[in-house]
Amino acid sequence: MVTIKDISKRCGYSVSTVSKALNNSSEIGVEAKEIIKKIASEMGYFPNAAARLLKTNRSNNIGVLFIDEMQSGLRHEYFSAVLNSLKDEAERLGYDITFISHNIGNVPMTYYEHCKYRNCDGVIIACVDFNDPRVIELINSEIPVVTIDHIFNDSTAILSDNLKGVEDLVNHIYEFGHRKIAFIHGEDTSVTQRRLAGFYKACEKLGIIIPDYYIKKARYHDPKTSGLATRELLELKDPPTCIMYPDDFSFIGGMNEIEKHGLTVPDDISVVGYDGIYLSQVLRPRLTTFKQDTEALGKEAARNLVNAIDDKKTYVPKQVWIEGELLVGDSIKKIEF
Amino acid sequence: MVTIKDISKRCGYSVSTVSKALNNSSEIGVEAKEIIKKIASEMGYFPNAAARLLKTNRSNNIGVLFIDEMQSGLRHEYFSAVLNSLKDEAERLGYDITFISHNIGNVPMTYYEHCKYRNCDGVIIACVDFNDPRVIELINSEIPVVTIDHIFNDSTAILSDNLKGVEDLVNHIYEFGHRKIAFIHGEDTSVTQRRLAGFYKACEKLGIIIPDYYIKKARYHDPKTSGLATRELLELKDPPTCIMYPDDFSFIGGMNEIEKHGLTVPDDISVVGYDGIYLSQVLRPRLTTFKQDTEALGKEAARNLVNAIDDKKTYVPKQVWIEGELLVGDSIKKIEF
DNA sequence: TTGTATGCGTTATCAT
DNA sequence: ATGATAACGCATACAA
Repeated sequence: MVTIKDISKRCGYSVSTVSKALNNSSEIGVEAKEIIKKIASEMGYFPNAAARLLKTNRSNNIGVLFIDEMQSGLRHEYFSAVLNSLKDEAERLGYDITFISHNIGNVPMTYYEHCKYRNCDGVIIACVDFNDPRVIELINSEIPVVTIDHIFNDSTAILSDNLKGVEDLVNHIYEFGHRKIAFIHGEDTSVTQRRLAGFYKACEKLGIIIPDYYIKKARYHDPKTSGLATRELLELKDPPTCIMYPDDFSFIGGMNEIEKHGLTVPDDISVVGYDGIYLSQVLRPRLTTFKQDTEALGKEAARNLVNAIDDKKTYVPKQVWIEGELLVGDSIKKIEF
Repeated sequence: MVTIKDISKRCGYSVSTVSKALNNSSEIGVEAKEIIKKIASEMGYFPNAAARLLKTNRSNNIGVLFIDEMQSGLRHEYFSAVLNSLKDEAERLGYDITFISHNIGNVPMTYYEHCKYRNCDGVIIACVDFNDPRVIELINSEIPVVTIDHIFNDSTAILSDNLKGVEDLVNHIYEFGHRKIAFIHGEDTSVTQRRLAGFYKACEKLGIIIPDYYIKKARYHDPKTSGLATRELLELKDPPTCIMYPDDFSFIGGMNEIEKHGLTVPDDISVVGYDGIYLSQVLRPRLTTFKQDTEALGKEAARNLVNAIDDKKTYVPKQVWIEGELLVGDSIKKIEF
């Protein structure tokens, strides 16, 4: 491994001069800088992040906490899309990312300990149980934290505008003449609460009253439970004309159930999804859905965390709402009211 | 931050004694060990990976190179599933993972340089262009490397048995009476080559001859190109009775095209996918496909790499073939021959 | 403008 | 069994 010491020997300058030159310090003469840089590059020098960290207390490393209830982990297009964008932006800003877990080898550790162990400059938390004391410990620590899709006290949060998303969907459905709208929602999280709020708010504004039996609970990213909910809805004496699903993927479960009943989308029953994942746009009929801007979510998370890291003293936590976009497909039938 | 020094002050033992005690060295007395460990835990001590690395030259960090041609990155269920398993196993073995990229901040670097910068003990390479000189540089370096789904000279490779997978599928299709089997394949990679080999080998054994126009090129994970290929196949004078797709996801494109032609699966046309992702099992009719054992792929990759790291001197590179499993769905019709 | 010396937190070598 | 000391690679305060 080539170190600055090696370069120093090779070019005659002292170690510190070499260090300064490579860090573009203004103290060093232009010509010395050039020589040193040239030799460094010739020798294939590359700094050692660990050694640098030891001095600077900066790892240029961001921890990512990414655990979901369904244990689908990275196999969840919404989250992997966010992660992907997050990673790209972090790299652009000069940071690597490290997954944070609660045990490494056979040594159990808390999330916080793992972050300290790896000297993470900051952490992004997504998709975890925010009631877990270990998560709370991490959020309350001195490590800068950004949460995604969850507001935790006054830490910075990047939030997909779920309220507006559902409102837009309901309004859109309403315009197509539907009044009997059912809503299948996921587990009881803050995201779900916002979506429900958006649903009721929109309905109220439009003056339509939704009976309780049109509201069904399922799980996110789980076609099975959404399938069951769909069945219950279809078998009602007064079934809805349109069903809203927790997410695009879950709709697959509903789709199967609808077909089992000999019905077709959208002629017999209209549907909408949520997320706007790739799948929704390749299904036929194309699914009307609300596309969450995963690109922006990941990017903003990375940017805000880096801001928080850089201006640790003056940074003020904030909430960043990311708007989504209605994707109009062919899954809603225009009906006369 | 609590350091060994702090513990030393607190308990009276010297720094080196503390260090040895915490590392369970046999040199240290049982009682001293206990006291030291107790105090360390009380003070909330946690080792600093960077400092340790500087001495030991071991980062307990594995680099992961994970870039695909379609730029879908982590939004690719097959790869994200492998990655997920890889990550879990690495953590179990005491390693964190770091994504390797080719620039960090505005500093361009090669993959190799990035690995050195982060002191990765080893690297897992998946899903990249193996002709990229920067990838070759990395593989040929002194850093232990494990590749996934690609054999590179004599480095360790974890391979999904694509040859057998396609053979199994063809045999299965044959048993259902099909002789006119079309094969849509992805980009020209070693995986594709093996699949094609498996296809031809199986056909030969079964004594069926496949005309060249039944072989179509598309792209992996890309419904559009598979859709186009499907159209061409369906519009042949002598269309196939069964179409094999590059992967389950691409089949969606074929599905749409089939529907556009007013045909249904499997009554008018039989199909099979590849991968066995979640989607394939929630579609109706359920897709007959070949499930790649992503769990095992990721796990074996991590294990073999850690072996290579631990026994750097004596480790002998090897190829590990991971078997998959035929998932029988309802997408093939039994036909009389 | 350049060089010397120190220390970050840890482990390893060598004394005691 | 325990401790003093050096060293890992780097950045920086301070001296020259």
